[in-house]
Amino acid sequence: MITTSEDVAKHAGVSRATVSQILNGRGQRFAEATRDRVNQAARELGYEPSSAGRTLARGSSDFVIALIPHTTFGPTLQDFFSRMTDELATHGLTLVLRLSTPSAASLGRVIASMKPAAVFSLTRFTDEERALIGSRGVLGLDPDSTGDTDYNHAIGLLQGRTLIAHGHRRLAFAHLADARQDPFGADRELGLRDACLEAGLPEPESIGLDVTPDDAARALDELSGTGIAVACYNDDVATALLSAATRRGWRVPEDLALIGMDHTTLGRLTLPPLTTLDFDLETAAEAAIERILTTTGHADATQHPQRHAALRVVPGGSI
Amino acid sequence: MITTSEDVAKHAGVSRATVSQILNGRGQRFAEATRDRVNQAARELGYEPSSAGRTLARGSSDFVIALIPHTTFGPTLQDFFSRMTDELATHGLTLVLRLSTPSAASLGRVIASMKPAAVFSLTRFTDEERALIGSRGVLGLDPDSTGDTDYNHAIGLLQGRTLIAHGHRRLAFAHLADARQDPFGADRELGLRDACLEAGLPEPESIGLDVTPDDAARALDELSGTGIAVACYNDDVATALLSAATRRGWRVPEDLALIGMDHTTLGRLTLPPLTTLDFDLETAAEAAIERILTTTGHADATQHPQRHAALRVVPGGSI
DNA sequence: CTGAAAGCGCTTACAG
DNA sequence: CTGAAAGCGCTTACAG
Repeated sequence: MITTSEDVAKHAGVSRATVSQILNGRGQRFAEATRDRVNQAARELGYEPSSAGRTLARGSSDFVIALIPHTTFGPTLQDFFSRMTDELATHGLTLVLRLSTPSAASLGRVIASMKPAAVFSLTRFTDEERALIGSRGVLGLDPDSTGDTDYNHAIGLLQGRTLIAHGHRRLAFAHLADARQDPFGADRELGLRDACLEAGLPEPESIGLDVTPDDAARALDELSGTGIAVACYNDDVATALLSAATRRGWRVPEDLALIGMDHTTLGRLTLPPLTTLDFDLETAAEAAIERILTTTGHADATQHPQRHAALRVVPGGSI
Repeated sequence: MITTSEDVAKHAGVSRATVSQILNGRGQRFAEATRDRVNQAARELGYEPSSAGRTLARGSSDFVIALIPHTTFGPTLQDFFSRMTDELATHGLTLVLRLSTPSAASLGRVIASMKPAAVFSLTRFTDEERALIGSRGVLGLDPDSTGDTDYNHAIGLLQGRTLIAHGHRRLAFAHLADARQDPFGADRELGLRDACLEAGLPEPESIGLDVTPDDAARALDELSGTGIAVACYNDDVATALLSAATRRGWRVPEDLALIGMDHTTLGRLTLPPLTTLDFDLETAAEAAIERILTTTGHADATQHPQRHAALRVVPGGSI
């Protein structure tokens, strides 16, 4: 019922060793006729190598684990990972997603049992995670280890620079109050802080809120009055603040300026529409995929030039 | 560096066979002292069995693959799968997430190589997927196969009944125009249709839209005038329609009634706030987890009574 | 250019 | 009550 390399070998009239070599791209030294027969046989029989067998023999599997942050997994991230799944698959790597849990213990178990080729994360590993990954001798890829652009810092920076370019002088960062939902908040606030620094402005204020009318109103009270420009964790946060501000008669952007992040569809529905940032996911995914392929030895480092993920300001009426 | 069952065996002064039996819960027949020594040794050495070795020996792995629909993966679904991950882990099963792709081919490859204990999906398998899963002899769990409540039908039904109970007589269903984002739409519309049927009302109208101001406005034009009550695919759709209606001076709910789904935080921010449905995820997750455990033989069928997932109407001002 | 053999880490009859 | 042995499906030196 299930086709093994043995079946393929018989069908092609060669040994399992030969089948293995050829199917894994190490078949240059074989006669072309042999290669054809083997490939042919594999195709005819619908052969799919057993991951378990291969993992046991090789010591590590073809799985790549992507840790997904406990944040809204919208179309943007979906597309990112869809793309990554497909692209890695063409190189024989299987991407599986794992929700990142507060405790790293379960990650440890998964790594030990799967022996993945790599563990990838869009966000920085926690110290615990890093230790775990290292101790198992697994390749860990996070923004730090890959030397990739730190997108989150760049996001805060761009939000800040954009606000400042529009003449704003008193800035604030608005987090999501629920820390689990705010995985990128700290880095983004640092970016905003640096924008203030380079412009000689005072440090930004910092608030946190739940995306509810009441809590957004409460958060507004935490600001030191009107005339502040707020860089928001995402468009939802910006929408909540916009709604609360409107409700109390503050004009946006005169009394409160807001810049969001994510360029969500709902952010287009507010009045005024949000000014926000758009993340060029395509480029970011490209870079991440290439990192994985080269570090796992599945592609040449020089094959594709390294590109930079582009952040773009989406004009609106809120700053 | 990596601890094997051999290491544990030596450490405990027994054979690998014994270690295997005891660590897999088939150790009743061993002397208590032996069991203790083995468990102790495993703990001391931080032993994590190799999934590959076990899979090879057993023929199937401890992985459970959850197919995640190409839809917004918000906090609701996140919590659902987090819970499932943890719960299955305590029974030795490892949940991995796969984005469901349009083509089932990649699923086929993953199944063949991982030999999962089960493939789980919140949405009905496509025929292609079902065939694939069956041909590999893998356990497939979707709403059909488990005989679980068809949540989506129930959602449309409840939306319809709620609207009708409020005196609405002309109903419509609003899909997301992008079919990939609308995986549950068809079933929900059927539920709405049945609500109309049982009340002796004409069939609901059907529209589809993107969540943008312009497209929502266009969608309103598709309705046969004012005085219609729309059951929306989700709160985002309802928000878009609400925004477009307000813009053109329609009163909600007098000229256009709207009921959403998901009870999102942003849906609380509209004026009027949306009437919507809340899904008792806890119960649903419970049921799904139990299904997986019993069908894979990891728990007794009678251990927990089967509960029903509860849908709840969240009052608002939009119907 | 190709194959026989050993081994990866586990489990499962089977024998004692 | 416990262990020796075979086998799961693959890959990798090594020999020819």
